Amino acid sequence: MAVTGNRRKFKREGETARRDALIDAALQLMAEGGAQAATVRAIADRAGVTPGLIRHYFQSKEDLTRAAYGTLMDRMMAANLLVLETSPVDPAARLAAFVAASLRPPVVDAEALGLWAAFIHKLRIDPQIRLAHEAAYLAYRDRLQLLISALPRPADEATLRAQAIACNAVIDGLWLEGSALPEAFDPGEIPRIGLTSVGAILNLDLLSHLPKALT
Amino acid sequence: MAVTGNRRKFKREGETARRDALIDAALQLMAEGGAQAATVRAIADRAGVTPGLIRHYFQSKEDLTRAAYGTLMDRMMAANLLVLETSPVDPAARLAAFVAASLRPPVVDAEALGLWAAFIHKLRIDPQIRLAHEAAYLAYRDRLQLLISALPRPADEATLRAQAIACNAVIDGLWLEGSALPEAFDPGEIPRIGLTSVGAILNLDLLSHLPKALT
DNA sequence: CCTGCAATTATGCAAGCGTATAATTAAGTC
DNA sequence: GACTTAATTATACGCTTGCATAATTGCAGG
Repeated sequence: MAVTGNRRKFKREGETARRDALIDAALQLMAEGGAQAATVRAIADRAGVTPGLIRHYFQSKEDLTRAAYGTLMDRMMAANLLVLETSPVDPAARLAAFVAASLRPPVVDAEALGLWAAFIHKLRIDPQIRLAHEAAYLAYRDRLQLLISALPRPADEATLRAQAIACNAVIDGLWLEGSALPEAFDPGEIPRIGLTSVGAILNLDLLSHLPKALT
Repeated sequence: MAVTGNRRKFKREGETARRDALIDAALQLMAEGGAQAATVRAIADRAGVTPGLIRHYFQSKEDLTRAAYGTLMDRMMAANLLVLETSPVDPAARLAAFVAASLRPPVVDAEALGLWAAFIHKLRIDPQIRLAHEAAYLAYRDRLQLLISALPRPADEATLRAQAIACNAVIDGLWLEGSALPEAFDPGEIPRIGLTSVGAILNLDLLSHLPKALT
């Protein structure tokens, strides 16, 4: 008969749903405002839940952070695979599609950059996160190297490695600058320069394979 | 006659000395542990001073942060200029020296990357910091473009711009990866790939101008 | 020497942080 | 429909944060 009405109503969701929601919320907040913005209370709030629940699904906030990074890497990897599945069979066109996809939204995006930056210094501290990062970076580069090695021409292993590193660097650099200062570039300029540069490094024409029209 | 001995001894320093010390401390801490590590107390501690003094020289912590970013940009700019002053006159060799210097420590360095990442998300929030960043980025790129335009060959403005952006991207990308995952590369590999790639983009040989020996 | 002023320290406060723990309640089972 | 159990909320604690303010003290000029 006491006044019990103050307690907030809730619905029971499955464990995976709640974990995903919490991870999503954490990633969003980190993307928007850096690691410092992803407080336990803010995360819970965005996930539509009270702070205590975080500790029910994760041992600590650090644990949630690690899980979030793993999820992020998985998503990026899956997105890359998806691009390859829906891309042409001609090796050069395939490579062009891959490069172009990496230099457009939602990959090139201020929040994506923010998210990446938020994790950077955890790399140096948390061995688990560092391992995940290393694996994801090498996976991307290896995929790039595979695309390069599929081109119709002779190439030894050492050259392939160097070219993959170089192409990856161009892509990363353009991604960085395009995400940090979008208005410093004309529309379509970033992918165009990316294809030109990768083409120059590999000594072939990629621009003609540009998937979609640009200004 | 009261017990007055508890109060800490101190020396009076000039305003600029104290401001510099505080800025240095803030930059160091941000480089090591991200923005969250640069607390008022930690900064004061590293600068050998008590927290209250920060508020004596800066209106707020945010104010100190802005000053720190400005100082950082100034230093990077000065370092670039220094490289150019002590570099050869032959245009290609000059460009090679500039590129190589950007791909070696202390530029390529985990803490430098950490520092950069710590500021990234402030770019989106603080217009003052964003402006400083934009100016520094464009200054670096313009310097690069100037070096490129000095090469003995014809080139129109549009091509120059695109090539400067592309070269800058390679450098940035290699800087990023070399700083984040130093052990993923052989010693000397990063500058070598950088020179090769920039050379490929500009269609000239830069490797032969490599300033110092590498394995 | 001493006097005044600014540089520096010391102290305290309100808010926010992560976390631990206890109280509730939604939802499946018999 | 009572019973049980796990999911969820509520509350509280100790610590840290940025900031304001008051108390000291080094140091230069008379």
